[in-house]
Formats: sequence, C-alpha cells, structure tokens
Amino acid sequence: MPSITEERILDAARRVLCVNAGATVDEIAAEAQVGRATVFRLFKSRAGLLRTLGRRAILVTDQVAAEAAATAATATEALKAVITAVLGASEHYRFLGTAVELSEDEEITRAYDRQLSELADLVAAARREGSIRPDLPTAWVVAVIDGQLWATGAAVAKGAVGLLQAQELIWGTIMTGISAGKAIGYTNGE
Amino acid sequence: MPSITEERILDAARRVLCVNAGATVDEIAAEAQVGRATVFRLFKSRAGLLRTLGRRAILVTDQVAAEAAATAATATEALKAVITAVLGASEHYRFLGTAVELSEDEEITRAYDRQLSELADLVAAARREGSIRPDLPTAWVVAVIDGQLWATGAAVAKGAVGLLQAQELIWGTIMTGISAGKAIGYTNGE
DNA sequence: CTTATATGAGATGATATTGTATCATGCCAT
DNA sequence: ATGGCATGATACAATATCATCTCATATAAG
Repeated sequence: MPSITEERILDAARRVLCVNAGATVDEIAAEAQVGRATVFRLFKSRAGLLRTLGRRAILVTDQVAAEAAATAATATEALKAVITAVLGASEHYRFLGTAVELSEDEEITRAYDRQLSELADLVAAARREGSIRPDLPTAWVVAVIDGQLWATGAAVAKGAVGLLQAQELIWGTIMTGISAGKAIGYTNGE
Repeated sequence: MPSITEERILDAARRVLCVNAGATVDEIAAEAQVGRATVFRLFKSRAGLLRTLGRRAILVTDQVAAEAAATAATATEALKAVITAVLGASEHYRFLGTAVELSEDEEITRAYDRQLSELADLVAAARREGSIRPDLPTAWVVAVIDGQLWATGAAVAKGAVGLLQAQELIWGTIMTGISAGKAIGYTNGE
C-alpha cells in the first residue's frame, strides 16, 4: 500500500523528470519537499524509483485505454476513444520520453512495444471497417498516432493549448489533417 | 576548419547520443574509434562538444529549410518543401530530442524557438492562401507539424519506414490525415 | 635521418552522485 | 506522559565521470 509520502515523491519525480531527465535524487526530494534519505528508504535506489514510476505509467495508460475501448461499439470509435483518453493521461507517461535509464529497461520497453502492437491491432481493425486509408502502411499510421500523442502532450504541458481543446482537436487532426480542402482524396496534395 | 578527426567525433556523438542521451566521453570516443584524450583536445570539454553539435544541428536545419523554401512559389508549397527537407535532415538534429544538457542551453533553445516561430509564420502565410483550416489555432498546427517531424524521424531511424517513403507520406498525412473519407469537412468525425 | 605534430594509453586529481548509517526531532497512539 | 515510528539532516564511503597531464608512438614533411 503506497503511503502519502510515496505518492508525493512519485508525483514530484514525474514533474521534475519531464523538465530534467537527469535529475538527481536531491532534486526530486526537494521537489517533493522530502528529505533525500526518505527517498532511499521508500525506494531502494534511484533506479528503483524510476522503475516504479515507469510501471505506474504503463499501468495507468493501459487502464485508461482499456476503459476507453470498452465504451466503443466499433474499432474506429474505440480508436478515437483510446487516443483521446491516452492524451488525457500524458502527464503520467510523458517523462518516459526523455528518461534515459528506462529506455534500457527490458520491462518498460517491452510494455511500450506491446502497447504499440495493440494500437496497431486497433488500427488494423479500423482499417477493416473502412475508416483508414488502405494505401497507408499500418506502421506509418501507428507512427503518426504515436507522434501526435507525444507532440500534443508536450504542447499541452507547455501551455500552448489546453488539454480539453487538444482532446477535441487531436482526432480530427489525425483523421482529416490540417488542410482546408474538403475532397482531396488520396493524392499527396501536389 | 574542422579536421577529419573532428568530423568523425561529431558524427559518432550524434549516433551515440540518439541511443543513449547520457553517453560518456568514453563511449563517444569509442564509437569514433578515437582516444578519449583526443576528444578533450579538439573540444574543450564534453559540454563544448555538445554545444558544437547543437549548433551544427541548427545550422544544417536552417540551411536545408532555407534552400527548400527558396524553390517554392507559394507559402503552401514552401511549407511542403520545408517539411520534406527537414525530415530528410532529421539524423542531424534527432539527438536533440533527448540531449538533456542542451535543453538548458540558452543558445540552442532560443534557436529552436526561432525555428518554430518561423514555421508559425509559414503556416500563417499558407493559411492566408486558403490551404489551412481556418478554425485551427496556429499553435496547434505548428505542434502537429513539429510532432509529425519528430515522430516520423524516429520511425525512420527505427527502420519502421524508409526515409523516401516517409518523405512521400508526411505531407499528405499532415494535410489530409489518415482517414479514408473524402469529404469529412470540419467536424471532429463523431 | 630528423623534426614536428597528432594521437592513444594511461595516471592523476577534482567533483558529483549514489547509497548507507547515524542521530535528533516531532508526531501519534495508547 | 511515554514508547514507537517516520522523518530530516548530516556524515560518510564508494563509485563514476570529467578534465588535465605525461609519455611513448606513429606518421608526414623537410
């Protein structure tokens, strides 16, 4: 059972690591308004803290995505719901983008690959429903969605757009782009 | 005038830092097949090497973007050309995404902000030409383009798609999305 | 052949961070 | 009040990395 202090440290670590991926235990403890010794007492080591944080990120994202998918009747709706929901949870995983140590952690990378694989399945299902351009490689579509999630998550964190606005815009942007043209079809726009 | 050795070190640093943002001078020197002392001789310090690398990235990106823009007759064409060209140069700046130390470097962050600002100007000009959805905030459009560049650059580096294919797909994806629908208009797809 | 220069290997000192241990303090329950 | 417990501050050792220095070697120019 995670204590209040534990939660405060985890939250602080998330915040600090987003800004400074190489943050020391000192800085994390300071952000959490907690002594450095407490961090080492509750988490075995810095790596342990990072690992806990990484597992949390994966759990939260999985859960949010699963809940979102459960509400949808079609794969396309599920895709939209998942994208919107995951964007809402970006604060929980955003630090992973720059967390060097975790990019070498087997468990984390495997979980991330699994999530991308599940996303690919969802994309494939939506494609079968006829809502995804058939000429685009699935890997490309997945990269686009993943990239859009990271980018708009960062934009929200920076304050460039609000989270609610981003959640309203992201699906439309991914699906129909930013073009003002209404019937562009499959050309590359040239 | 940068020596051959200098170039080898810079190239090696780019490669290593993409994989491991916290790479030590030892690792960089090893990748460059060069003694560690040589790195310190040619660049004053690790920070100096990083700064040189960062400046290089900005210079190359600026130059590539300027050349691309020069070939275009309209802002929309310029936007397309710039996006395609910058994607092609992603290997030169990709390490910046995880380079912790440089995210605190005034010169680098200012330059990056300037580039985003220039991109915003280009987007605004394209919008005046009627090619960008008028209801989308410019900040959002810029975030989308920036995110797409980072994401597809990463996908190319990972080998998920080829560079040429990515360069063919990115403009179409940004402009008209991944939807199979031909006349979706401005709704959010619900 | 000799000299100058660049290099690689390694020693060395300085510094920062991790992780452990100790001790005093404040708080809570009994 | 008092005993137990979590905490914060601090000291400490261990380690890693940076940065400098020295020296031997190789390579090219004269």
